Amino acid sequence: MAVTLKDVASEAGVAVSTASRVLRGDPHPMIGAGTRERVMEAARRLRYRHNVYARQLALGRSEVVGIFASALMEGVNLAKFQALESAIRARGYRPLLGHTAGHDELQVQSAKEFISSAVEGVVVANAGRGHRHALEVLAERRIPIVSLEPLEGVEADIITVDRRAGARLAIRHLLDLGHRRIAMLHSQLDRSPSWERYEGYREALAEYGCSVDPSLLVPIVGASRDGSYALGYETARHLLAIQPLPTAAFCSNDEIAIGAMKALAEAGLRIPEEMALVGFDDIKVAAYAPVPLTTVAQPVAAQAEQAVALLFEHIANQGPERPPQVVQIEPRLVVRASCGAAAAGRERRAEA
Amino acid sequence: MAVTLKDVASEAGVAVSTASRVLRGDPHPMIGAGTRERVMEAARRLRYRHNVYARQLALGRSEVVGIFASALMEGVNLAKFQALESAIRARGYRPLLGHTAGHDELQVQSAKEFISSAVEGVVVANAGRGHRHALEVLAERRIPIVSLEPLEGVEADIITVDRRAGARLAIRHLLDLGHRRIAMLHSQLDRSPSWERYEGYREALAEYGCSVDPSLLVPIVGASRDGSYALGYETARHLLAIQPLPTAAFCSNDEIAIGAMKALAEAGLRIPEEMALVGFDDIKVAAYAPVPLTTVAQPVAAQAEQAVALLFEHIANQGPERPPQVVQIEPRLVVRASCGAAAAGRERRAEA
DNA sequence: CGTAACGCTGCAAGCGTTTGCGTATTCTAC
DNA sequence: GTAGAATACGCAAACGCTTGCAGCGTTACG
Repeated sequence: MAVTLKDVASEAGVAVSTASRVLRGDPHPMIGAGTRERVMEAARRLRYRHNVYARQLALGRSEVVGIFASALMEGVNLAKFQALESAIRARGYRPLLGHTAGHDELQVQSAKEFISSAVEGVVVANAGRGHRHALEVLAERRIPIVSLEPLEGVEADIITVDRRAGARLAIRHLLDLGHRRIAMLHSQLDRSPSWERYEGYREALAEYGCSVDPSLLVPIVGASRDGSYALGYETARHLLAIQPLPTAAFCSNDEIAIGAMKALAEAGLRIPEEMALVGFDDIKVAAYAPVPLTTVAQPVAAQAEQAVALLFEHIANQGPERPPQVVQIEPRLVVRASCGAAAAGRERRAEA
Repeated sequence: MAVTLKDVASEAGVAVSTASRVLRGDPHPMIGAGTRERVMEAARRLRYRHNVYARQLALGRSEVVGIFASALMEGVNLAKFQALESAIRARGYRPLLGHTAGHDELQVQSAKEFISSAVEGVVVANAGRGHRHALEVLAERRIPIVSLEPLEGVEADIITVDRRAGARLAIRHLLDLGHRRIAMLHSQLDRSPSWERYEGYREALAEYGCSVDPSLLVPIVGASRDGSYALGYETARHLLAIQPLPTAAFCSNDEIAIGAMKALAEAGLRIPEEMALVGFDDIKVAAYAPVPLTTVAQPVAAQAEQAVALLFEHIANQGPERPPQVVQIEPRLVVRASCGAAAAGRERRAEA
């Protein structure tokens, strides 16, 4: 059995309670400097580490917040997780990862684990399809939730990037370059992130007096675990089948775009001359794609920081119960070569 | 305060102990079917979830194993983590991630958290530079450790891919294609994984009657968080400075290779005609690189499964203390286009 | 009818911490 | 020399759960 407070106390010749107070750094009960030193020394010698379980039990607070993630492998999700992780640690709490790796049936399971671990709050890094039920389980327990993704039917603060604005940036960029037949590779439009991108797409077109041509909407079918390159590759087939061929395509994320890039290259199309491509997310590899990818960057760090800050407000104010907030963070366009705008030289950045 | 066992018990009209036994599924003390049903029903109605903290305290076992990872963002590490995660869950334990995201100073911190959480074992997904001290902290407590990476000076089971064999596969492949001036982009050779790759490189050359030309060894300098594409890009400069130019380069991982690819392309070199490239790891994006990358694939799932199996042997057999085992898993070569071998058609695979 | 055996359930201790409160000691001031 | 205040520390309850053991009611058998 590991070394306990009792061991430290008897080693130092004091009572358990005194040892606890010293080690916790509790200044109030005026412990003598000598005693303090003896306890510290004993703890050091015995290599004492407190036991989280006993601590939580006594404290009534777990100092844990859950991070809900359905697919760390995809796109920027891992970056989001990392940012959340350090924001949480920065506040002295411990993050608890609930990762379902694409297995939707694990989501409720994961929520239950959060409850068993008495998380004081949950932040959703990315939601996945079956999130609704899982998050309800948490909401029922009045566990504060904040999300980095739009969530339907769940009471939670939402801190997302403004996907509409992002899509507008991307599409305007293409329109400015003269493109008019712009395809959109999209996942289910009934899910909010896709829908928002679609709205931005429509709005930007409208600004230029164009309307959406339904034949240019290419659904991404199927779902892949660990990365969607293959999905983009497959979907590009349908893109290529459109007659007459669009001159540009807006992809729902970078992995799709890079997957599509391969299919287009195999079909002999030159990028950007014969087909321009825009992605979404700005994942690390985007700059190293076959043709460096122009894409909409998510300000992941800012997003995570704001989300965690909001969550801790909730955790602190047990009382007031203010209505859920929605914050939209402005994304920016990162211009690389895949649209033909900045064919040479360093990347250019267009602010939102 | 959340609903406790006591609540369930009084709701069902039984004692706490009875409720506990029913909920735990303890068959021994022959609880009547009626009682059992009443307790279950009460628990369901109250949405009871046990409290892990109280449970661990009473049980004396945490049913948690730690996963030590220094850089999830890099290469196959995330895939390893995922594989470990599900192998651990499959055994009814909970994984606890200790992630240091490249901040070496967090590693000891992370080890201490493992101890506070009373992990019953630790598996090292990837080690990072300062691992030694951190792992000693665990070893001191006799916490069983298994590692997916070679570890120096720490008592642990090691389940790695055979990097020497992998390097031999890669270099032989290049030699077979006629290359003789083969550069190697390597990180510090004093670290075991790099060294093993170097050994394989040397051995394969020797098999063909060649010896290592030191001018072809290109060190990768600097360390980047989140992905090493940029590192590969920078390092390729030094590769290009070698006179006469090598005809092929063996990169220590896929991200380096893909980063280098960009630099080579910018320098106007054609791949594979003017410079062949081989990577290591077979990350998802390797197939979608500018030139699909020939690389040595790590059998991540098998590795994780074996590691976890071994760890649980340790956890079960508290007694015998058998000497640390070392298992080397054979990697395989995935041939794509970057060496010119399979310029067209589907990927070919060469078994080890 | 007595008693043993068995089936079912509750009592209570204990896991490692925290913390309110009580107590013993010392000091100050008169 | 003593009241009173500080000062320094220990006692013990509580957190939610598990589990060995005791207790009770019932049945079966001698």
